[in-house]
Amino acid sequence: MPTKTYHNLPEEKRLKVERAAIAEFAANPLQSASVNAIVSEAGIAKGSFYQYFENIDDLHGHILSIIYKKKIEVINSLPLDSANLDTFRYLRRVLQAAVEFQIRHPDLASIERFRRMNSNHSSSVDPETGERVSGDGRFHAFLTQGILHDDIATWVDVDMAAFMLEIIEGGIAPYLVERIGDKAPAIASGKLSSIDDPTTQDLFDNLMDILEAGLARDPQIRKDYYSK
Amino acid sequence: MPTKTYHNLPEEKRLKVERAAIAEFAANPLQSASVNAIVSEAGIAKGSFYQYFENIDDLHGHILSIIYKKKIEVINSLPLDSANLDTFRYLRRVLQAAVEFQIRHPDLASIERFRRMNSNHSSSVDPETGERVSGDGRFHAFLTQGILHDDIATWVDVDMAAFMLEIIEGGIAPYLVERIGDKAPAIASGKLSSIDDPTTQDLFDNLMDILEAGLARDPQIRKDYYSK
DNA sequence: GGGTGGTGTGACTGGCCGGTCATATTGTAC
DNA sequence: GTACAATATGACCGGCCAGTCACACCACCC
Repeated sequence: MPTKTYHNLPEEKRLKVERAAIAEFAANPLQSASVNAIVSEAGIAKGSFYQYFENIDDLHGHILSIIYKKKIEVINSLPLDSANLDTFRYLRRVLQAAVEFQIRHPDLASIERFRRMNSNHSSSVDPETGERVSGDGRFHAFLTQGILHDDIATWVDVDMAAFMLEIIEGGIAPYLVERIGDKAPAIASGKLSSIDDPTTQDLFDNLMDILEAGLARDPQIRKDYYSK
Repeated sequence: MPTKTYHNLPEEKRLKVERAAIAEFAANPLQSASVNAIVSEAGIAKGSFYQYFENIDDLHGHILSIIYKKKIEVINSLPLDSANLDTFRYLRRVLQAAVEFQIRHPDLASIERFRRMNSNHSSSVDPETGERVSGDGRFHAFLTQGILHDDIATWVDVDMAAFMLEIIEGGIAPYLVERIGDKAPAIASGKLSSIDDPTTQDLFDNLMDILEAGLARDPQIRKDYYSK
């Protein structure tokens, strides 16, 4: 955790430090990130750095907490068309948020990617329930609920599917952004939301159709496609 | 490329160097791998290292070529039940190979994972055809063939699906191995093939059912499940 | 004025790094 | 044996690193 001294700093100075740290962590994994590079980029003395943070891991953790907040912001910025999303609308929303985050904060997304690859535990077993849970458990809960609501096929191995969704969520955002191509800057600048762009939504439709057909108990996907 | 001197070395010595290099590259990404660590682990002098390799990237490239060969070995070790695999049997085989490789050569798999994450281009556009191709193009070709054979739905966005399969192939192996659990050592030691283990095959069935239902033109998946 | 506590500073230390090179050793051909 | 090439060696160099610390600065209070 950053020191009290750091929290007392004028916001402008804190932002300079954080911008420099984000640039460094986006370009190098924590393992090979350099304190010297950060302090010189931020324009502060090395001694000051160690008055603000215990070490570089401390700063890294602080940046991760910023990423977490920004993610919530992005999720909340997406329009919510209904209070109770059905199962696959919820999944779409989660993936949409990942893409929107990638566009609006590519550097933060890059830091997250470095972190994911360094944490090599693919899943863990809950010591209380003895249940196996992949990652943070979001998709696990999503799938369990989906089965309860008769939206997801009961034969689906929940934990494996959760893991699959997790790696898709983590990996597909940069690809989709590349596909979106020249629209990305407009979305990044806030002039456009990926929600309102038909090209982007076509890609999402296709991805969701594949996932929904794969997971749904009674897939209705594209059945009209061949009858055209 | 390693020097002539290196190729002239007695095999035993070369193996010592390669073992040390593999251990180092499996534990650290190329960026933060250490020549000193490798030479001390291999028991050779630093000067010798630079008689064998131009630098650490040179050695890394050499190890990658070894990985490539071992992968082919693993693929060829899988039983081939038919000369012409149908579309989804082929996909199953590819994923099976990834898992078998992860079990038999976890260190090599880890090196590959580091490499994948460092090469950050998610896809590229072929300058001749103008066609977009994900990764090495294997899955792209697979899906195109699948559509021609009426096995895969024509509405599937081939390139996006190829990218999705690629990240699944790259990410799911460690997870499946963890699920297989205590069977892995027996498979690693060659006493058992993952093909012959029912637990492993159940997991594969489930994964393949999800993928097949998601991609197939006329999914027959588990339709008997609910009629039981 | 003087005292005190919070903050800023950058030269310095010790360590690890990649890479070099003069020298030593070994192998081979005669 | 001699001569010559191939190979092995580790001390050494300059560079970058994380982390420290003695000192300087500044604001506030008495």
